[in-house]
Amino acid sequence: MTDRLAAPRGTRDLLPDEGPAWSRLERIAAGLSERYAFERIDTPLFEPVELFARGLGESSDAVEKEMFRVSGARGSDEERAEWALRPEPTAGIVRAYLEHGLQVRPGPLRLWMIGPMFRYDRPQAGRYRQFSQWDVEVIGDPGPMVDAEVIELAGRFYAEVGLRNVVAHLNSIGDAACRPGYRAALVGYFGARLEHLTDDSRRRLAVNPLRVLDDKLLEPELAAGAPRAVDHLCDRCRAHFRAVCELLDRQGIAYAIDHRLVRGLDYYTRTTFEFFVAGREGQQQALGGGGRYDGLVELLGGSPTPAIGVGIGLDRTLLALADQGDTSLTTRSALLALLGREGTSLGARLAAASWLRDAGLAVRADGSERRLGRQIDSAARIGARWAVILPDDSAGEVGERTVVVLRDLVAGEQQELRLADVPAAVSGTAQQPPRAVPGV
RNA sequence: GUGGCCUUAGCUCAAUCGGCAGAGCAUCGGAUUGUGGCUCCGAAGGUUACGGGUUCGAGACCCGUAGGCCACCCCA
Repeated sequence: MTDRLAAPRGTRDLLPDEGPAWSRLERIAAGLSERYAFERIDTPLFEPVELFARGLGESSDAVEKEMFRVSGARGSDEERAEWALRPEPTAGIVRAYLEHGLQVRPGPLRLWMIGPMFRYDRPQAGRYRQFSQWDVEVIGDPGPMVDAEVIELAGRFYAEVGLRNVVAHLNSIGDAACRPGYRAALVGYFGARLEHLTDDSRRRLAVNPLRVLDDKLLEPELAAGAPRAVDHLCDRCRAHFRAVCELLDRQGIAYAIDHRLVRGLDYYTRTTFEFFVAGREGQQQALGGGGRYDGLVELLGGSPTPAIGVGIGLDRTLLALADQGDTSLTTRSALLALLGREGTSLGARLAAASWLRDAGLAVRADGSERRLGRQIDSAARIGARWAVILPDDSAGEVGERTVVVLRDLVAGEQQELRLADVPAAVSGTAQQPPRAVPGV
């Protein structure tokens, strides 16, 4: 319990009991990424501060107060280097896109990534300084279909992991042509009602008026009367937004237009969206979100290139699943314990285990000299579904034809058969449910 | 950055008025010349978060720090 050797504040250890759920989540994300024809990319966990400052915007919370800075070795030229752990994936991906000339690849580039993000926040339920995100980005596709496609992809992920009550919020915040007019309308509206705004919002009104709508302390009637982004869209943005909505309708994907959804990062244009889970008691209900960022590539030094992306918070997905009592994510493949008698050499045990593993089984071999009863006891308690009991060495060299005892640790029945017949005998069986351990 | 609650064994918690730091669960071993999770016996496990103060004596009272949980802002 000493605090000297504890995980840093806001970080967590993923303990063995949580491993299967995380693996399953990552497998689903990777599988969907491939089915939607995304290609994997991985970028560094830290980048120059300037990349995030320019990309996300100086006035974004992520840059203004949540940047997790890192430096080089003491005494090195880089000691004071301006690096930061990535708070989000998009800026780094766009940087890599430009650095490696990926724009010459044919067609819109479809990329996916999974990994940790870092924000220097005060931790609380569902919010950590290091959290994990699955992210997809499409660079170079201006059309509305891809907007609908990534929203569908995120929705399909939640469905596939078994999460219910997920709702999508949708908005369009315009582009370089119509945003200035909308900003002016907001400045006019809120500027005439300054006495109703928080200090924070007054500051935002000067720097980034859209984010006044983000203010959770904004009086509801004031928010309801505020100019709506969709009423200020230029013709092209309005047509794009309408097309996205129609495509979602046609796919039967439910969403709610949310006029206050402007997102916390400055690079978004046109389509923005977030996913929430209903019924969660705590306040951290945002499961994921994203939007179109048609100006970011140019902002970071490339030629004008439309793009869109979505980030899915895996920690919060798991929390939401736990909230709804879901345990299906924790199932494991059936474990087989390989046991020996007193006269069974370690060599025979290892050889048999190796043979069974080659056959695709998950095998835990017992190398102890304990009594057989104790080995069975132990195998059952670590959750093994099956036990294979080897004969002692007087039966000769262990091989496929060696006759072993296969014991079903759930049913308590056993049979004798050749080692070669074990894989077929246990195929298709489920792992036994883990024994409830109080307090773990 | 702000606020509330909290911190005793791996986990959940006791410890009367300030008087020998304990239990249950979990772990390991034994009872068991060889087939079970039960039972019984035993072992191991502690800087009572850390630092200071009051006191003959502090897990308990006081001060400070750190950490945890939750909430605000914002977000995943």
